[in-house]
Amino acid sequence: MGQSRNRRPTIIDVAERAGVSKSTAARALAGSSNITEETRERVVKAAEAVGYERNHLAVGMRSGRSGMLGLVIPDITNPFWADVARGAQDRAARAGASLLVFSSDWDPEAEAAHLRTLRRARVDGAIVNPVSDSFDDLDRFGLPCLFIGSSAERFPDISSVGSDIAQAVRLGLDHLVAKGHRAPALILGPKSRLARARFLRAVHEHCVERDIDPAIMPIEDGEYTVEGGREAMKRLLDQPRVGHLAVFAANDMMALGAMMAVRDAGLDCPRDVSVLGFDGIPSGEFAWPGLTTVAKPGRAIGERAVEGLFDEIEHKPEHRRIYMPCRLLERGSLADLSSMAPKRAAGAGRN
Amino acid sequence: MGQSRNRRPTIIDVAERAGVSKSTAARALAGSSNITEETRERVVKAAEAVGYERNHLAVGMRSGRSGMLGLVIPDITNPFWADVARGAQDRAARAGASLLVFSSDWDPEAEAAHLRTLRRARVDGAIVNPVSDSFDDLDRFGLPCLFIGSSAERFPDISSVGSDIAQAVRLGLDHLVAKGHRAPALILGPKSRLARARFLRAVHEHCVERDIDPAIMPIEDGEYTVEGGREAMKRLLDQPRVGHLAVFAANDMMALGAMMAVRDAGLDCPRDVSVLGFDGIPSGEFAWPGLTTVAKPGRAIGERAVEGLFDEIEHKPEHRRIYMPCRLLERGSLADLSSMAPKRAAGAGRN
DNA sequence: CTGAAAGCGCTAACAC
DNA sequence: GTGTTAGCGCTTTCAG
Repeated sequence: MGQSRNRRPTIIDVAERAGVSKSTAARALAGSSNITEETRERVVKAAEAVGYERNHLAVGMRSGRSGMLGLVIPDITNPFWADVARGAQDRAARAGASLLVFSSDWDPEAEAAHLRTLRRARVDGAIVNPVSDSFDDLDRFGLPCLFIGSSAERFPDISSVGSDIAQAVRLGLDHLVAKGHRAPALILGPKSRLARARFLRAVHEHCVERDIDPAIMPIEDGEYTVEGGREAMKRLLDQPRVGHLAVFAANDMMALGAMMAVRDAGLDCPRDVSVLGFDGIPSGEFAWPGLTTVAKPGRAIGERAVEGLFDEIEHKPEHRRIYMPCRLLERGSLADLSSMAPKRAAGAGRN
Repeated sequence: MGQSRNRRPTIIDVAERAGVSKSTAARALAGSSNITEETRERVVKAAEAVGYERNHLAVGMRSGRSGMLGLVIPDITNPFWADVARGAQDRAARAGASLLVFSSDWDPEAEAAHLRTLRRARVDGAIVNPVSDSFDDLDRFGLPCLFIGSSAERFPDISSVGSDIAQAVRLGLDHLVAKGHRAPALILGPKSRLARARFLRAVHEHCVERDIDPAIMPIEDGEYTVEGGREAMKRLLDQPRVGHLAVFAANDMMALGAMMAVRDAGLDCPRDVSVLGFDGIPSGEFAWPGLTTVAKPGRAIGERAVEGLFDEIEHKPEHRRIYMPCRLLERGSLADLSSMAPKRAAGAGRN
C-alpha cells in the first residue's frame, strides 16, 4: 500500500502517485497558473487518495510565515478577555491562521515568558494586552505586534485597538440624564490606572457640554473587584445625601459589588439607588435587578485586532489607534426619575 | 555588525561567534553531555550575545515534535470551557508546550475543520470535546488525542477526562437531604443528551441507597439554557404541590432560569422554592439569592487532560477514563428545612 | 570531544 | 508546462 502506516504522506507521495515531480505537485496544490488543467486534476486526486495534508511546519520554514498568531491576555477566564479571544480566534480562522493563546495574570514576568515562547514558535505576529510598564520587555519583541486594551496607550509607537471610553462614558451619562440622574456619583478604579484617568476625562468633557459642575459628583475609588465596589458604595451610602442616589461604576464587578452594598444597607436597587456598570459581563444579566451597563465590544475588538495585525504584518502601515464603540445594555438597575421629578422634590433636581 | 537587522540569528551565527561548528553549538545548547564545560560556556555566551532563540519550526520539523497541542472546545466564551482552557494552557506552558485553541460552536463541520487545521499545524496531540456523533471525522484524526466532557463516553477507544457526575449528583442530593429536601424535582436537559442519562442514573443509584422511590420526583426537560430552565420551572410550578418545592437543575443556566420563573410567579427563593444548580459558573454568585451549586472542576480537568495527552503522546498507554471530583458551592438558594420540619407540616416530609 | 554531512517537507529559482 | 536543484534551521549519525 505504498506508504507505511506510521508515516504521514508527503508531497513526494502525491507526486509519485500522480506521476509527476514534486514541484509540479506543489504547484498544482498551490493553485499556480502554469499548470495543465489535466495535470492539476490528477495531482489533486492523488492527494486525496493518499490523504495528503500540507505540513505547515515545513511551509512555515520555507516561506518564513508560520500561519500562527499569538494572543497574550491577562486571563482567558475573565469574560471580557474570553470574548476578545473568541473574536480573534474566529477572525484568524477565517484567514486560515491559528491562534496561540496565553494568559499572563497581569504578571510582567509571565508576559515576557509568553512573548519569548511566541517568538520561538515563530508566530507571524502577536496581539498583546501589555502588562509590563517598561517598554523594555515589549519593544524587543521584534515581531509585528498590536496592542489591545486601555493600557496600550502607554506605548506611542505601537498600533492598538480598544474600546471607545469617551463614547462609552457619554453613552452612560446621557442615559443617566435621560432617566433623570444629572450628576451621578462615580465609583472608579485605583488612581494608578490609566483607564481611570481616561474615564474621568470623558466625564469632565460631558460635564462641560451639559454645563454641569463636575465637582458636585461624589467620587470613590476601589480595586476593580466586587469587594472594591462594595466598599466604595458603602462609603458613598455613609455620606449625607438627599433623595435618590445614582452611581456610575467604572467596571461591572464593582457595580455588582455596589448592588450588594445597597442590599447590605437594607436599601433597594433601583428604588433607592440606581447603579450603572461598565463592561457588559454576563453575570450582570443574572443579578437582581439585572445590571444596566455600557458593554464593551470584546468580540469586535478581537476581530479588529487580528485584522490590524494582518495589516501590520503585511504592509507595515502607518501607526494606528482604533477605538471600537460600546453600547448600552438596559436591564433594570436604573430608576426612571424623569417622569416623576416633581414628586421627588428636593432630591430629584440634584441627582 | 555581522547579521543584518532583518534576519533572526540562527545557530550558525552562534557557532561562528563561538568559533565552533554548528553541531557543537547545537549540542552545547541542548545540554548534551559530550561537551567540554568551557566550550559550552563559550557557546551559551555567544547565543546570548547575538540574541539567539531556537526556531521551533525547524526543531519540530527535524524532531517530528512541534511542541504544540490543540484544544477544541465548543465555546471559549462559556465560563466552564474558559476554565478548562485556562487549566490546559497553564499545564502545557509548564511543560514548555503551547496551545492552539479553537471553538466549534457545537458544529460538527467546524469541529472537523479545526481538527484538519491542527493536523496541518502538526500539533503533537489534541484535546477535544467531541461534538460529532459519528466516529468517522474523529477517528481519522490520526494523532494522539484525548477527549473531554461528558460526550466523550460515546467513544470507547479513546481516553477521556471529565467530571465525576455520579459523585456530583450524590453530593448535591446529600446536601439537599441534609437541608430537609428528600426528593427534589429535577430539571434535566434534552432526552437526546448523554449527560442527561448519566445524571439520571446517578439519581437512581442515590435513591436506592436512601430507600427513596425515584418515581416521586417530578421531572421536567428543557434546553440547557436560561430559557429552558425558566420554562421547565414554570411547568413545575403549575403542578399541584404541597409545601416547599426543591429543585435540582442539571445545569446552572437552567437553574438561573428557574430562579427567574420563581420570581415571575411572585414566589420567593429560597423561602418558597429551593434551587440547586450544577456547573459553578460565576454568574451564579451574583444572582439573588446566590445560586447554591455543584461546581465542576473545569481548571483541573484542563490540567489533567494535558497530562493525559502527554501520556498518550509518549507511552501510548492503556486506554483510560478519568473522572474529576466536583465540589459544593453553598450560596443561598436553598432553604434549610431540616430544623423546622415539624413546623412545616405535610409538605416537609414529602420534599 | 568535535566537525562534516545528510535530511525533515516544502517552495522558489532556474533550466529545459 | 514541467523537472531539477538548492536551501529554510535544526538535529543526528558517522567519522575523526
